[in-house]
Amino acid sequence: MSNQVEGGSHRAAPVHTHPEDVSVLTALSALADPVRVQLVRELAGSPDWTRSCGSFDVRVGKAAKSHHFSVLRGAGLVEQRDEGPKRVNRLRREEFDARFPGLLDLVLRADGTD
Amino acid sequence: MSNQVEGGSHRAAPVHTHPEDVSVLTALSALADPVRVQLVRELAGSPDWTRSCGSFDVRVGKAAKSHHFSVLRGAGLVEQRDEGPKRVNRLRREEFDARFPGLLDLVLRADGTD
DNA sequence: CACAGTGTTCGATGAATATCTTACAGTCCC
DNA sequence: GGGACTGTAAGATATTCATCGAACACTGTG
Repeated sequence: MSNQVEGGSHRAAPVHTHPEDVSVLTALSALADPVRVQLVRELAGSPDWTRSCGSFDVRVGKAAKSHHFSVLRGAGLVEQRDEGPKRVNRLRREEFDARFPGLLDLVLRADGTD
Repeated sequence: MSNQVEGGSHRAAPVHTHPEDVSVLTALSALADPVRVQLVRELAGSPDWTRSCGSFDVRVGKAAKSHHFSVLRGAGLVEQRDEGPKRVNRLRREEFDARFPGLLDLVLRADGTD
């Protein structure tokens, strides 16, 4: 039982950075990695809060995956929330697009090259 | 004298890549560097073919500068032409913007953060 | 031709960072 | 509480890459 009580979570909440506080350089660096681009693309194709970190099909270990999500959070690209034992994700489309117009679209538009 | 004859150049012409043939990842990686961003911005503020490589005020040696220009060429961001002993530059605004709409504007918009 | 100016190439070095393995900390269910 | 599952943290390794110094190539000029 115990349907998530208010004071019951002994778990460190993920640290987020709002896109507003992200530099262009940080944003570009975050998106200049094949694994992270794949994560963002896959995430963009799923409804919010439906994908746990482990549900992404990338060929790196879970430690590396965790690191990449940390980078994405720090770039204001992803928001995370703890849901039971899993950590579910959401792509911050609106907010990120407001800060960097067109950038996300550019990455999501999976054109041929690369 | 000898006003640049056609067959007179014994110099290796710079290798260019058209923005069409550039992957998103390459483009983002090229722009995810403070020195290169500075070069691009400075170049954007000058008329085409007016700036030689050495005329840019970045605090790295000329070897590093040469390397950065090579990366910018490879990303389809810069076009170069030999003019006497100097190599003059041009920002490929139109072409690059056609391939990656909005990306260049994003970088040139020198907003506060960073 | 010698020389100064400009830019590239090469080798080495150092800093970031992507990755793995292992260990640990929560959460849920039996 | 024990155990399966999910994710993070720490330490080690490897690779990428930005940078420098020195050597080299080409240009134009005295």
